[in-house]
Amino acid sequence: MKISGSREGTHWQSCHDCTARGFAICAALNNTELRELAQLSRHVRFESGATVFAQANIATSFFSVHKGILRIYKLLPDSRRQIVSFALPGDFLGLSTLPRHEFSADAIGRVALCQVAKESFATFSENRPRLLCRMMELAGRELARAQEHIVLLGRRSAEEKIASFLIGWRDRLNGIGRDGEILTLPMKRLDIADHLGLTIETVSRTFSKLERGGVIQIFAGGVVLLDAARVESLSAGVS
Amino acid sequence: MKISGSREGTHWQSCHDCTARGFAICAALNNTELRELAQLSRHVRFESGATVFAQANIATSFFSVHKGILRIYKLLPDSRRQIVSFALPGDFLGLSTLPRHEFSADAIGRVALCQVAKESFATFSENRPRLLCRMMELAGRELARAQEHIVLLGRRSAEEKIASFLIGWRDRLNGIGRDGEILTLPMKRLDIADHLGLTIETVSRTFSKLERGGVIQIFAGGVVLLDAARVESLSAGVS
DNA sequence: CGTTGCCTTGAAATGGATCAATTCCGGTGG
DNA sequence: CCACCGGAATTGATCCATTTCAAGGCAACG
Repeated sequence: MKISGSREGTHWQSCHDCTARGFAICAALNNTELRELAQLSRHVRFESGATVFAQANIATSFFSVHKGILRIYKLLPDSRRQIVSFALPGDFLGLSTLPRHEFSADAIGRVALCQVAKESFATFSENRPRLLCRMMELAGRELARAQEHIVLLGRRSAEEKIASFLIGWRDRLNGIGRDGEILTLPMKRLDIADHLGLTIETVSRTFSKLERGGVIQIFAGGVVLLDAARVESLSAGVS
Repeated sequence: MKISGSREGTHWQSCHDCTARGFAICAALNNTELRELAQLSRHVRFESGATVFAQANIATSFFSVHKGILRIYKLLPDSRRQIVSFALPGDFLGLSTLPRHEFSADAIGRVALCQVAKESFATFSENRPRLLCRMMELAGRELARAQEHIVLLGRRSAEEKIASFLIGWRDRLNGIGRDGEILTLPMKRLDIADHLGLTIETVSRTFSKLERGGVIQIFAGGVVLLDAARVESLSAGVS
């Protein structure tokens, strides 16, 4: 397993004006605590395509995504791949306290992460119920997303999968301040396919079909939701 | 929404010799705390098929499964159903702190649950980091299971799905003390189908195929793993 | 013993996968 | 500025695993 991240500095210079502050775990901390945690953490960067950690390896650190996007995935022995989720700024990697990584994570484009040793973090959080509650909150959200994805994979058609994915992606981008109907899709078609349980060809065909229907417009690196309401109805939303 | 559970007594008489003690959240509590929590909780029972709570309703309570099995599921508007998971004794329902239920839960056979009002529980857990950590642990496990299920739904064939399901079910039963290669499957074929993203016919056919292959033996209400190693290899396990 | 609710089995239909070319596009070098 | 190259995306033509449609079968129960 190659770890190709460059480590720079021992801790993040400016947690105060961190762009991911607010959505990350840090939101539960006051300034003093923030400074303390900063002492324990280091800031790491990874180039596009680099593997941050791999499935089944001993997990020694937690990460909080600061900038960029990662794909979180599992491989079957015969190299089939399932992308469990995409991690965005503010997402916490390693909520599960199990000793080994449950999945692999690699960078889509350049990413910047805050890394904290598991042990230090455990001691730090031990007597900070507010932080623990915040973690429960993130875990709960993560779980809700996973369950929603289970429905998508188990019971939705290809078109519904794509539509749901677009809506979900839009909502997540909104959540971190990137509003609007112009969606950047930094991941490749193959990533989308492996996320939705489809093949690259089906993803491509479905995008084309939606574009022909005037519902979306495809451009290099993304999509415009010309008719967001239509996309939502195609997604066969919850309840 | 019908709540057809009969409420009996204000709290569970004997948390000490509770059969689910040990795997439930309670494992993180000492005797004093256990007694305190018992004051806040009530013991409820539901008949087979009863709905404990439904998706999108306001969530006022947490539940810990004491006896029996529940199906945890979501419905799409057109009534397609996806069973997200089956809840066993020791499982905690409502880890997500969101105000509304993310899914519906109903009893498969008779069940007994410990119910605690969300608010009381929040105050109780607020200054008990050990309990919060225990919840994180359960949440982490739940999340890991959900992610494993995502792989199953996204990238496995019908036969692999069934085999994985049987192995997973065996392991979970082992976890609560029901060892051995004789698996009781209290849920119906339709439940299995809706859990694995298949149709009832495919489930039935695949079971039959495995039986013809001498890998399992079907009996009313369950299955015997005649060749567990074979089932494991058919499941195309992780990594 | 007839009914009712599951489960199983068979035959036909199909959505998405697979196989096989193209086309598109950003980068690179002449 | 243009030609060329390689990776990604698209498109078309089959194929096939699973669904869908349609009968039975079987055990529990009145």
